[in-house]
Amino acid sequence: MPTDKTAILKIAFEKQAPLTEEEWIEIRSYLKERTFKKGAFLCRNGQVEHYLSIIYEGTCRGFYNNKEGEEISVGFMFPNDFVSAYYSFLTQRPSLMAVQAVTPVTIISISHTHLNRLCDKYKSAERIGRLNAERIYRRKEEREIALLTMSATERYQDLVDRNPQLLQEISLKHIASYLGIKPESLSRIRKQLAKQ
Amino acid sequence: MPTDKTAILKIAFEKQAPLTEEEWIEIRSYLKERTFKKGAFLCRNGQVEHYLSIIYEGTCRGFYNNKEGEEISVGFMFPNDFVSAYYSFLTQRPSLMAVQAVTPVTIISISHTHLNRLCDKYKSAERIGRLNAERIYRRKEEREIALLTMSATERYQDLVDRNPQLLQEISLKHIASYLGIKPESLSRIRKQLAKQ
DNA sequence: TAGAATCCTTGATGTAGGTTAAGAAAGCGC
DNA sequence: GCGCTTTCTTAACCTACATCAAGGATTCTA
Repeated sequence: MPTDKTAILKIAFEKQAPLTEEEWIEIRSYLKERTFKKGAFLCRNGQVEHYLSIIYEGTCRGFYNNKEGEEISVGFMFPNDFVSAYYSFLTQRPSLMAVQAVTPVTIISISHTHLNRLCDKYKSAERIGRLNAERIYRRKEEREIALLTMSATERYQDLVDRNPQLLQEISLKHIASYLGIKPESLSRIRKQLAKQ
Repeated sequence: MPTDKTAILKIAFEKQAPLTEEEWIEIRSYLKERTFKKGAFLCRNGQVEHYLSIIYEGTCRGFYNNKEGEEISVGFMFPNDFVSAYYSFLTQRPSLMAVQAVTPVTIISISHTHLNRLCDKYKSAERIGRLNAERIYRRKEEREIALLTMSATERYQDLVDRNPQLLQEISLKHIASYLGIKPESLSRIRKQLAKQ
C-alpha cells in the first residue's frame, strides 16, 4: 500500500479510547476512501447520511436552507476534522443539512451499518462514539453562547482567529451566513476592521 | 420503600437501551435523591458538576453570565428531563453554566464517578451515555438553526408552543434572555401578538 | 479569451431590537 | 398587612444589521 490514509482515522479514534490491534484491523476493513470534486455533495438535503468520515485532504461546508431558500452555513471542516450530516447519520432519517466539498476533497468513511456493528461488538467503539458525540455537543454549546452574547463583529474576529485557513478557502458569502448576517453587512464589518 | 422515585430514571434509560436486572440493581445503588429550595443552585458558575440528574418534580433553569454580568438562560428543564451542567459534567472542569431551581425541586442523581464505573463495566451504560449525548447534541443543533433563521417573535411562539407550562413557571425576563432579546423587547412582542 | 455568471463592495434607506427612563404590578420579608 | 425589591410594561430615541439597487472584481465556461 503506497500511503495509508486510514492512519489519520486511527489517530483521531485513539485520542478518545485506545484500540486493540484486533479492533483496528476490523475497523480498517470497513473504511472506504472517497473523493469529491469541488462543489460536489457529500450529502444532499433530503438524503440519508450513511457515512461518518474524516477529511484527509480538502475543505467541506455544512449548510441548511432556510424558508427563503437561502443557504445558512453551520460549519466548515478541514483536514483531520470529522465530517458528516451528523444529525441524519445519528437518526438515519433524511438530512436537513447538506455537506458540500468547497475544494477537491478526499475523505476516509465508515458506514452507519459498519459502525453499529462495531458498537455492538466492541465497548471501545461505543466509547469512541460517546466521546465523539460529547465533543460535538460541546462545540454546539460554545456556538450557542457566541450567537447569544457576541456581536457579529466579535464572532467574525473569533472565527478568523480560530481558523487561519478560513479566508483563503471559504467565500465571504458563506462566512456571512455562518455568522448570521448578510454579505453586505460582513463587507461593512471588514471595512471597519481594516481601518483600525 | 414508600414511593420509588428512581423508576423515572429507569424508564428514561430504557428508552435508550434495555437494562438487565443486575445492571439496574447496581445503577440504583448509586442513585441519590436530592431536593432544592426555590432559587437554590444545583450547580454554580465555577463549580465542577458532579452529577447527572433527572427531575422528579419541579423546574430548573440553566444559564450563563455574559461579560456584562447578565444572566443568559440556555434551557428550562421540567419533570422527566435530564438536568446537569453537562459541559462541566463531561469535562470535569469548572462550569461556566449555572443550574438553578426555579421552583422547589426533587431530582434523582448519579455521580460522575459512579457513572464512569458503570461505563467501564457495562456496555449498555456506555450506549446510554452515547445516545444521550447524541440526543442533546441534536437539540443544540435545532437551537442553532432557530437562532440563525427565525425572528425573536417566531422563536417565542415556538418556545411557548412546545412548553405549555413555561409561562406559568418561568419569568419573562428569563424567557427573553433565552430568546436572545431584552425584556422590553419581549414585552413589545407579546403586546403585538396579543393584538392579533 | 470573451461572455456570463457569481461574488464583493458601496450607498441610501428601512426595521428589529437595544437603551434609557419611569411608572405599574407583583412577589417577599418582617 | 406594609414597605422593599424585583418584574413587567410603555414610550422616546438609538444602533446594528437588513434591504434594495447598482457598479466593479472574480471566476467559471465555452
